[in-house]
Amino acid sequence: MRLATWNVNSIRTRADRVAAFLQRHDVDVLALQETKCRGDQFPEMVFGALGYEMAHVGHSQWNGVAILSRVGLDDVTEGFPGMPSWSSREGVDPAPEARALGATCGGVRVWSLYVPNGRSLADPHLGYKLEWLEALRVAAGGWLAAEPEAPIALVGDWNIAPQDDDVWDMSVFTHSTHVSPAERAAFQGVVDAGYADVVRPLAPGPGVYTYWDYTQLRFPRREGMRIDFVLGSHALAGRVSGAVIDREERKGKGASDHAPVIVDLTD
DNA sequence: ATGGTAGGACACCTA
Repeated sequence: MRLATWNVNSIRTRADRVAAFLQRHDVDVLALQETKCRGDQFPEMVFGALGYEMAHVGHSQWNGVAILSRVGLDDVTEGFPGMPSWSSREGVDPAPEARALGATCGGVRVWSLYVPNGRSLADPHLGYKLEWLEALRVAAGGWLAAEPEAPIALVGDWNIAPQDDDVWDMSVFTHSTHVSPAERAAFQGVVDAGYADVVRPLAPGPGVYTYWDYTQLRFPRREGMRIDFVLGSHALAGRVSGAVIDREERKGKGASDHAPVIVDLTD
C-alpha cells in the first residue's frame, strides 16, 4: 500500500495536479491538508473518476482536510476525541476547525492532520496549537493503550520543525514559531506516545524539506523547512519499505508551497 | 521593521 500526505493549498486550484500526482506515483491513499473549500465545493468527480473514495471536512476559506482512498474508506471521523476548538475561546474571532479527519483504509487507521499555525510566539494561536497537540498526544496514546499493535498513521502538516536541520538557517528562526522548545516538546510528546517518524530514516537531512515559502525565492534557493510528517505506530513503522519526498511537485507554475510525502507499506 | 507570493468569501486576512 502506498500512502501519501500533501498540504495542497487549495484542492480546487490544484485538482488536476493532484490527479496527475496520484497516477504518476500510483498512490493508494492520499491525505490532504489546506483544501480551502466547503464540502460542496470539493472536486469529487475528478478523483471519483480515478477510482478513489473520499472523505473531506471543509471550510469556506481556510484549513480543510481530506482523505482519498482506493483501498477502502471506513469509520470516517471528523476530529479526534478531545480536539480543542479555537472558536470556543472567548474574545477572539472564530477560526475554522476542519483540521483532523480519520479513516480506516486498507486496514490502516489514517489521520489527516493540519496542526494549527502558532502565528508568532506572543500570539494566543500558539497556545491553542500547544493545547491541540497535547490533546492529540492524549488521544493517540489512548488508541495504542487500547490496541498496542494497531497500524496507525498520523500524517500531515505539523507546522513544527523538530530538529535544527529541518530549517535552512536556524538564525532566521530565533524568535519564530515552528522551532520553539514548547512546540518541539509537543511533537516529541506524540512520538513518545508511540509514534515514530517513518520518513526521516529513509530521507535524512540536512537540506531535506517539505515546505518552501512562496516568497523570497525560497525554493530555488533551497531554503525550506521539514514540517510535514508521517508518524507511524509500532505496527505501521514495521511495515515501511520506502519513503520519498516528491520535491518535483514544488516546481513550476501552480505548485503548492508544500511537497507531498510518500510512504510504502508492505502488506 | 518590512516585504516577498499565493490562496480565499478578495481591498484584506492567512499562510
